[in-house]
Amino acid sequence: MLKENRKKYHHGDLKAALVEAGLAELEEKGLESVSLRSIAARVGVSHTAPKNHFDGLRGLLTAMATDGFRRHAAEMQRGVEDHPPGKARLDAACNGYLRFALENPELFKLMFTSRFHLSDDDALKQAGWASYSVLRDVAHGLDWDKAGAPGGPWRTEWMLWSLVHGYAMLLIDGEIRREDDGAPPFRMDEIMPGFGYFPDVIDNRPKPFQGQRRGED
Amino acid sequence: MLKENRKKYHHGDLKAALVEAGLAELEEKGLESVSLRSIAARVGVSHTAPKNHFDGLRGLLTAMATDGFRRHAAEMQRGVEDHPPGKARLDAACNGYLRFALENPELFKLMFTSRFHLSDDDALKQAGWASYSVLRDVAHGLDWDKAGAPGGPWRTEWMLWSLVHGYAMLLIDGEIRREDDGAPPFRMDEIMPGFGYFPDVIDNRPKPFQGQRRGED
DNA sequence: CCTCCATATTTCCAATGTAAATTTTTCTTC
DNA sequence: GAAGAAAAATTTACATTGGAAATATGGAGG
Repeated sequence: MLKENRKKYHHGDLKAALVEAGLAELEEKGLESVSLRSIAARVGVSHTAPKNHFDGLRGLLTAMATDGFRRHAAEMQRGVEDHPPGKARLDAACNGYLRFALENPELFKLMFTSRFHLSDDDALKQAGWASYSVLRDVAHGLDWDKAGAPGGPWRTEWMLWSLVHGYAMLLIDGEIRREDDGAPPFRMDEIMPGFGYFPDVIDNRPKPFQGQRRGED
Repeated sequence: MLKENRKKYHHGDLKAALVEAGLAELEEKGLESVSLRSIAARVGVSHTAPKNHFDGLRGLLTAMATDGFRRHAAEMQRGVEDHPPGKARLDAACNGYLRFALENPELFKLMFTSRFHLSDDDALKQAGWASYSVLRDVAHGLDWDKAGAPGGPWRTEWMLWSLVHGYAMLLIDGEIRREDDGAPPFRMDEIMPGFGYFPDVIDNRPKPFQGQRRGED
């Protein structure tokens, strides 16, 4: 029972404070320089204090990545609701995806680098799936994803996801050079292909695809 | 003056041996576990010996990434030469891209993670560009990249690159689950969109890609 | 007030990357 | 060929890191 909304045991809500401090350190110093000790020092506790709340450094990074996925989803959702289903909504979601990645590059890389976190963490998986679902739902409203499309819905989703994710990654890593003001050279709607299918694929339809499961549920 | 074809100073060609050992350590233990000391130990020299040949750990990783880009290019080029320009050649190049990524996941991640290497290294930049050029050249032979395509050649290249790269990344990170035998759920030619352009983009353009939108019009 | 227990600290340790000084081997020059 | 110069590699040392173990702290419930 908390007497105030802040003070609890010794520090207060150290768990949340560590995640917040970790995110700040992350964008300030970069993924290579975040350390348990620097994060703990920022909060003002000893470097072993996080042990009571997280499973080591990777546990803390996992919580940070989970928070990242939630923000990521929110960033996509932001523009989605303003547009009716269709191309405009797709663009809005993709722009959100890209915007988040470019504004939080270190966090974005952390989210998608399994070596830094505990990939089988339940909260992380759930947040990751929720984030992906925003994109997925938008894609399902498009005409090139109508029932009967070869490969089923997974193919369309992953095609779209791969494109957006790859574009974000290449921009973050500097493989594709950005404009002087930091903007990508092409907007999402400019770099979005029609996502139609090559004639030979259409002709051979229906193709049997079966292995289309992801995290499930 | 080398008395034999390899023996030079004390060890011989330590520089190449370190790169080779580093690549072995990389795929065996993963990117998080490679260390200067473990690589040096594998070669049988002290942990400070690499200092004479590389600029610290990042220098060594840079050399490894450079080697990775060369192999990457070779893997793409392998299938390209067997096919005439067109969709088949595109598939071959993309399959090479993907195959390399899935067979050398740790090296692939190293290549595209600027924080681990010295991004402004000349050899690295050149090898990276050479690798990209394989994909670029193939893309330029396609009909949806003919002169007049909106956005110019860069747009087409980056659209294609983003898709392949994103698919590879999502597979490596486990975001898109692979088959039990390790194969991706969709082959490259299955997940390749027509890369035509959305109507609102192409309507005022001379060269739309025919058959881009499946079944509807 | 007193005990319990989650929380946090202190202390310690192995591993890492890097720098400096030193030793060993090879090359160059006479 | 010998001596000195240069290159290569080792030894030693150090600051940082993540983590383990033992200890101290302070609020909750009796």
